[in-house]
Amino acid sequence: MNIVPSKKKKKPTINDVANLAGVSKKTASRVLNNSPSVSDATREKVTAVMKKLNYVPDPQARGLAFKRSFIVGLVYDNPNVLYISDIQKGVLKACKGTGYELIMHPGDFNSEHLIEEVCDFATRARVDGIILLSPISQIDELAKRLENDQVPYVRISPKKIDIEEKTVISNDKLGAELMTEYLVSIGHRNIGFIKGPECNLSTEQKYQGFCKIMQKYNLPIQADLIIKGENTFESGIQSGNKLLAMKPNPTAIFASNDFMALGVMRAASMLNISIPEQLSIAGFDDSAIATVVWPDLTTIHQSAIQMGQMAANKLLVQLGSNNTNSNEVIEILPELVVRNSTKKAS
Amino acid sequence: MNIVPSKKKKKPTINDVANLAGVSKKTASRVLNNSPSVSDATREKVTAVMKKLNYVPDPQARGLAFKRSFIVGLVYDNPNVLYISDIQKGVLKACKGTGYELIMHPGDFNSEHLIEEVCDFATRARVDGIILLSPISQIDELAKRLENDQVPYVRISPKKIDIEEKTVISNDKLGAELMTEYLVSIGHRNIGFIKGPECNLSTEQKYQGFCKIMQKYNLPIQADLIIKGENTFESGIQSGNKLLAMKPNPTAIFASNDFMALGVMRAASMLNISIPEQLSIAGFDDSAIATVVWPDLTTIHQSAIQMGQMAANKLLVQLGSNNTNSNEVIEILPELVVRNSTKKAS
DNA sequence: TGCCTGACTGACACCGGTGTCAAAACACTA
DNA sequence: TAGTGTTTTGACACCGGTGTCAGTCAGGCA
Repeated sequence: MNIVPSKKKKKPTINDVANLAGVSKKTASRVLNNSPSVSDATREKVTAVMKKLNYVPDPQARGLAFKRSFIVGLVYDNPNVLYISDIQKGVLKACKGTGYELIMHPGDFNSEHLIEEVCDFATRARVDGIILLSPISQIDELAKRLENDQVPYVRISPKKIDIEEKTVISNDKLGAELMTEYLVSIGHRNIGFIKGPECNLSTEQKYQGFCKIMQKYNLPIQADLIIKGENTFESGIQSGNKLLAMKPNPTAIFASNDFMALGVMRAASMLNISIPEQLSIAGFDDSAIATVVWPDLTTIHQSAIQMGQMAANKLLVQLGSNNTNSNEVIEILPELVVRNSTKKAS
Repeated sequence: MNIVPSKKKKKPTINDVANLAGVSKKTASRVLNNSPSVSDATREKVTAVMKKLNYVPDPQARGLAFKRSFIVGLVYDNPNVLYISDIQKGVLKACKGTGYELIMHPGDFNSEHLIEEVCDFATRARVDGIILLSPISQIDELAKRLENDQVPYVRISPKKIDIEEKTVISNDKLGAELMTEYLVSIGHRNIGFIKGPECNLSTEQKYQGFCKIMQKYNLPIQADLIIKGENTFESGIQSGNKLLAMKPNPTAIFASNDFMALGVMRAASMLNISIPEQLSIAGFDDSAIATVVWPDLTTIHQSAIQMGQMAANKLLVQLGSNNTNSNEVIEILPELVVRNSTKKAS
């Protein structure tokens, strides 16, 4: 006798199911896909066998036949790790239960081959569609290429809204308005503002929101109180130093993101300026670091999680997924979060 | 005449390549896979056609035929976002150029179906192997199941090293030794230590490292100066308050991670204890937040990026990928990073 | 010249599912 | 009972690649 035990138990295929249930492969497939044209008796029989064999269809084979991969890609190159992971969380939330998985695909914003590279990734049939994060989402040429190659995509925070169904933006203008309104309401008149990098819708919007409220209260917008930053901690320090060297000192500084706000804080503490007694500091984003410093940061809460979720939902719609996810996000509204880095102007 | 223009240009298949090159499908496939048994003339011809058609093989079809998906999964449930994204970066770095992609798969550590769920994910042939992050990596039963189901996997920071090729751990003990040695060397004798949560190899190792150095210098390890934390900012505040209520005050506090260290900082600043003048604070991990607070945090740099990279490399080896990535990580050594939250004991 | 060898090549089945379309089974009418 | 329409089913090709194995062809040797 020749005993060759096969340790490795093979995964059951749809053929196994069909044979054991005494139906054809195709009928088994029908049951798998909830086709209505299967008699209840057959459906039950097949379902029972599937359960018994612990059958799970092979996604590769399905994908090949369906010409779908049931995978979405997240393309990013953003130094802000917290932002990415929040977006990621939102996307995963939206994907949950839809059978879609998420592939992370970092890209190099400064590479001249970026467009090629991303298109390659997207058309290799590896993913059914992609979500582009800022700043990559701002490359209009890339969007055009994707449009041309008929790759489903959604852009988060592009320069401008092009196609509604393929865009998710946050209401940054409103956020900036909320913050400015608040700062003014507690008595600040001399407010420094740190912008983000240029060529960025978000940057522009925040600035506009700021200006709008200043004008509303007939407050002057002094050119030298508007500093251009780079959204980084370091640029926050630099901008802070510039602003704090001015006479008269601004009583409040509103930075376009939390990292820069923390930079200002650092600059202030090195100049022995106490916060919030002598200077109020406000950020934007309410990232995880906002509560980890002391004093903790007054900021605008922008749910990146919701943005990711919304983007994924929009993408799934394009993919024709019967998205039964009820927790759909309709609009993302900024919220003012007052903490201890701001105080009434004395 | 009946003109029905087909706008959608189909992606070229291997058949197209073969036809245009005047060879068989199989030969084209051979060229694709760098099979040695193809004559140079043929190879050139086919390669030229591929380039001309801008042909890219369909990963689904390849996967189906190869019984491989060329995707690895990262399974995690860790509140520490910075850690995850560093690991992720490392994994992606290792995958780069190997043709492998990364799927993110969050799991619920507290779910009773976790094991089933993860096994399902792994065996659905969706991924070729998975990398488990702490705390999920610490579930030995899960590892046993994966072993049984013959799913390639690597665990990062499990409770103990089981199978060398499937484990990546950081040298936490050495890290704690470095930090303790440093604190002692600048004159601290009365050092508070905040442990991480129990049932964690890492927690235990750090504690051992701390004790080893204290004993080396014949310093007493006072039980009430050892506090158990939860690795969160909040637990850092609580632990800090406990330690700072003691008489005599410790002159230095060494927290097992940066979040807790920041918590201590916060506790100290609420008690008007100045840092580092009256109290030195040290963390562990050198996460991105360490440099964003003031004073910035003295900590131990543990490259999570390297850990991710190492884990991915080990996984790729299991998958038999001829990993030509030369930037292989051999060992991950902790580094002491001295910043401004610590100072000579007065 | 004839045979043997080794380097290349291609026909065909297969991976595990799905689409198409015709056939079978059933129900209902005339 | 035959005829018609509707539901349910299965045979077969196909998705886009790869493995197997036999066949072709040129060069070396007797």
